[in-house]
Amino acid sequence: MATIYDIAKLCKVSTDTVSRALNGSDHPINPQTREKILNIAKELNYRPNTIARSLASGKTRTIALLIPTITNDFYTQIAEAMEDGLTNAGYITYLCNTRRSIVKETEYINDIITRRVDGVIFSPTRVKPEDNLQNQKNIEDLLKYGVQVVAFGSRFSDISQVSVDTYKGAYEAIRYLISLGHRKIGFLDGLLAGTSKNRRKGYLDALKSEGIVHDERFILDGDLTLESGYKNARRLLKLPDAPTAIFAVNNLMAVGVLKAARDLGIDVPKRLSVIGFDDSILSELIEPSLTVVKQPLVDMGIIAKELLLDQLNGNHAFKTIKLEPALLKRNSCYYAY
Amino acid sequence: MATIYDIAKLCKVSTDTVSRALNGSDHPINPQTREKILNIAKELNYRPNTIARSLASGKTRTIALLIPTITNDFYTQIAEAMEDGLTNAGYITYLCNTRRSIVKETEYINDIITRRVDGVIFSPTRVKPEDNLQNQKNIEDLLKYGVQVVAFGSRFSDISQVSVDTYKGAYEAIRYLISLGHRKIGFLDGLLAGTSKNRRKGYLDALKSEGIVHDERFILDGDLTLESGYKNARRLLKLPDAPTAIFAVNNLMAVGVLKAARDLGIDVPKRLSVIGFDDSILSELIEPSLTVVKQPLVDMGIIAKELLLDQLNGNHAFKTIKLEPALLKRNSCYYAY
DNA sequence: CTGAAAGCGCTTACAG
DNA sequence: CTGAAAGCGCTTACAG
Repeated sequence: MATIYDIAKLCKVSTDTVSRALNGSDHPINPQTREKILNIAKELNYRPNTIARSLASGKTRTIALLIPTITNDFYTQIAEAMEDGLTNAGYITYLCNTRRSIVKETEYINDIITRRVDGVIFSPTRVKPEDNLQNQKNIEDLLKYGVQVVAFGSRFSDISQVSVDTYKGAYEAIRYLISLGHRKIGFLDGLLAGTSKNRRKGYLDALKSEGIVHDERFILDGDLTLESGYKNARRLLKLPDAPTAIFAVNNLMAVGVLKAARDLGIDVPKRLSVIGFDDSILSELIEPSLTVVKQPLVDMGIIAKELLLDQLNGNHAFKTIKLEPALLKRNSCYYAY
Repeated sequence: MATIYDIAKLCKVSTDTVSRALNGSDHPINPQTREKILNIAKELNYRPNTIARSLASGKTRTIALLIPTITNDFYTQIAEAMEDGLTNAGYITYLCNTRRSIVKETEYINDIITRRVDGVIFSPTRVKPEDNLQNQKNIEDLLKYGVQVVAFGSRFSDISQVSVDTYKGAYEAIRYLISLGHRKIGFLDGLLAGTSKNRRKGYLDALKSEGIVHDERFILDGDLTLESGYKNARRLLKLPDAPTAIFAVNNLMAVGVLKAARDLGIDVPKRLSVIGFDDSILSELIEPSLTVVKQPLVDMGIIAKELLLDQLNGNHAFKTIKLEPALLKRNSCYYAY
């Protein structure tokens, strides 16, 4: 493969000049020399060697996208928004799919450092509460080696992050149900450290704001799968004084609720109102279509990218940006009977 | 950051020895020397510089995954299966999301060469028929610069590829409908160059195999969106002698058919049978659940990865592997009335 | 088992 | 506007 040495020889200039003509440096160059270099480069089918460039410059123009899964709309929508902007800014995206394994996350972190990635957008993998500690360690590791970091979805110290006010999302959803006359409202939680706690608090505070005493039996922990939504909904619906509305902290569990109601012959929304968290094509097309709390995923992606680019350009002030979710009303809610 | 020079100095050995102790080379080393080096490395918090290593060795241990979108189960399932295996083999994945833009695809190809990526798994972006030419050019470009390539979903010359027998998938689906008594079967095509042609041929051949003369009015072109499935289904269902079954070449268009039937008050499956192509959680949970032709996505990913790894290890024989789809029967098909 | 030396292909102050 | 020189942090035959 042709190198700048080959070009230099043919043009009878130094490699320094070739380098400067080719890499868009702002160093002044004689227009004729430049043109000659460019022509020869084209003739030789020259392609710069990014590896060599990175070693010499200390920058790889690579950012890592560390996410728990890629088979979930939530992350791919954020990822797509980011990847697009990053590509336009001349960065490439190194995909790190942890598959919700804290071990894989840690391996990736090591790899990111080793490969001298410039920055990382970090969505922590958290299955068990103690994973949080490792997440924190991983971030510190990155920081120690000078890797720029932006996180989302969670709160860490000393780094920029973008998150959504999930407390508010849950609060508004429950207030909406109450406004329809519901007072017995089930809550399907997800065992997630962090964000899920906020949703739960939003739920409790909304009830309190209307003077409703919450019923512990109405709060059930699940694991975010459709099956767990199904199972827990069945449990709630079989109570003698069953809830007339159910709020699930994610998308799939809400679909599980719909399925459980269908199997038990309970009409949604006439006899049971349901609200989920996070939108998807499934929520839109299922019968009845689901009312959901929608997070601004594309905005999250774009903002995370902006924050990172900002840091990469030398602006190292930490910023924490919180976005608002929106209640998307469809056909799964109705007045309490 | 610590380098092998720092370690060499502290251990009083050459950098050569340090390098060999650290990078798992099979060069024999005195165990005590090795241990000392390893200890000092740990003490200094040494992390190898992959960039330098790549430049010296000529290998980046990076593979590019070039796909048309990441917001589609079809690709993310393949991608996840691959990424996993590649990570285990010590490669990282450089995500190239073309967003169905042939221009972006071409830019990525250039970037892949420039970054000295070892290999690429290539799913061509094809919106217009003429994109095919550029796909071919892009592959040739990669090959010229010694990048290993494996493609899927399509047929190219001179490279390994894994694909699914979509002809057979369509053929079997139509035969199944015929076995239920259907003779007027609509076909919603997708304007895709390549694979879609096979599905159409499978459709036509299946009809012919039973001596059914196909009706041109029953074949409609769409663009793979739910909306186009909806629109085209409405057109078919409003014909005086409307089809009693519809086959759509993808997932979303089949859902569009369901929606159209619902709006027109046509019962599925009693009055209309529907089959889609490619499975998804939506197909499974929509009412009625959709019978589909399912492609073995995980297998595709794993095999593509295997083929590439094989090439990367020096085995350059081209292989073309064709997998079988399966008809997944659910509740959207019934006897013709 | 160890080391000296050359090399991978660029960039970048510095001097002119 | 151009060039000489050092450097980025490793690897790898080769010789000993």
